[in-house]
Amino acid sequence: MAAHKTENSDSAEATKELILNAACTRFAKYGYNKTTMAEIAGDCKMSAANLYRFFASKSDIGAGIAMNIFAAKETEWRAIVRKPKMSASNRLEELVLWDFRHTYETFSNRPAITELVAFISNERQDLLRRHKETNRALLAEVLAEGNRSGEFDVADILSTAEWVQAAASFYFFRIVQMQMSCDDTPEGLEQLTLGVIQLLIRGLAKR
Amino acid sequence: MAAHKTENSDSAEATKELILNAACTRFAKYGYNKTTMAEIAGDCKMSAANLYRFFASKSDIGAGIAMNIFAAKETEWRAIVRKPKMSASNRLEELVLWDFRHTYETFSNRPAITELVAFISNERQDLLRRHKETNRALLAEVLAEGNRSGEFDVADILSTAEWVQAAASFYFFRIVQMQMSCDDTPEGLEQLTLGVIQLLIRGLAKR
DNA sequence: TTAATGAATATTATCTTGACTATTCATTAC
DNA sequence: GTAATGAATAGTCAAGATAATATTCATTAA
Repeated sequence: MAAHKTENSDSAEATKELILNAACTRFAKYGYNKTTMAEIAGDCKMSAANLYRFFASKSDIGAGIAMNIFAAKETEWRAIVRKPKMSASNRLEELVLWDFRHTYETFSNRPAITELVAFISNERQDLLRRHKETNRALLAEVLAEGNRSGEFDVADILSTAEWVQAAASFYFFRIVQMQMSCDDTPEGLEQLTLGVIQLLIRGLAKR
Repeated sequence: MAAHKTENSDSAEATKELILNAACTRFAKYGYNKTTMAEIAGDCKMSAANLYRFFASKSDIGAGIAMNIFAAKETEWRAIVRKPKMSASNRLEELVLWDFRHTYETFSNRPAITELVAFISNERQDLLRRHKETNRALLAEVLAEGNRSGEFDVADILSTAEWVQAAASFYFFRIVQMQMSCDDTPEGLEQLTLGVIQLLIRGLAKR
């Protein structure tokens, strides 16, 4: 009986993906605001009105893209967290450094994407919050592993994950504001990030 | 011979202070942009043109105020750094917590001042840089003291001061963006700040 | 000669209007 | 009946005109 309802079929899912890809390409090239629904629709060979059968609003399309981006980041983090034969310290360091580099490269090569994510995160607070919660949970996994292996001595794993996350977040703002405070060089910023995470790791370590 | 040059006399300094105070009052009440040179001049019972004998521009007046604010912060930090009978760890904790509370209160009670400092810091990059350098030097003093007393075991004092400064800066952005991500409560943010600085201190400690 | 000003100028912000674009819906195509 | 659309609507944005404001300077006051 649902066979006719495109909204619930696989083909509808495929169309949604088509739309998200078209939109993402345009957003990355021209920015969110300068991209019109008509243009996205044109790229998908459909009318603007038809987009609304798949997404309730332009903002929802943006949210879909942001969700994909967050999901990809989370997948990468999970891969690092679950990579075999690695100390908890190394995992932590790799997580943060990967995130730094990824953030930096996205900002440098596709600034409009950084803008988009910032814009949508602002509109849909829950998206960013959920992403941060997921990341925090992954950090907590690493901390627990460190406790088990005897590397770390963390009393309150959830709070500590929050502290590490807060302390390691500084580079995001520095990258985004780099245009202004040009005293930051990419290499210097990476060294700074490394220093911070190593200091944090030292604070987690069993003594 | 210089007795006639008001610009170099004490009375000129007094006039500058008068102007800075009048401007600061208005900036705090109405904001930087909505305050006119004519209004500042009126408060000082002089013409707008006359302001230019003491400051080259409105932006310079803003810079003067920002410098005063930075200087006051530095004085407070110096007082904490040099307070007698205190462990390096406690000093560090107090420095960061004081800064957090001060930042939070300024933002809450006089938001226009926070705006002003952000605006001017953006226009006059060197001001903020110098302020941060001074703070970093004070942090370094505390680290050195900790090394001497046997509390800390810091290899590279200057780099480490930079790391601590970077890691502890997160709350600034959270406070300023609090309007948006309302999940932060002041108490929660203070607890978070405390957790971060304690984790950092643990990372600095001799083992 | 220096201090101070009012009037002139250049810059910046505000407002208004016309165009543009997101969104809806009645209609058409299948 | 469902999918898709073009045309209608409402809200947003942008260019240009207007008004404020920062800054300069020739002139006046001391």
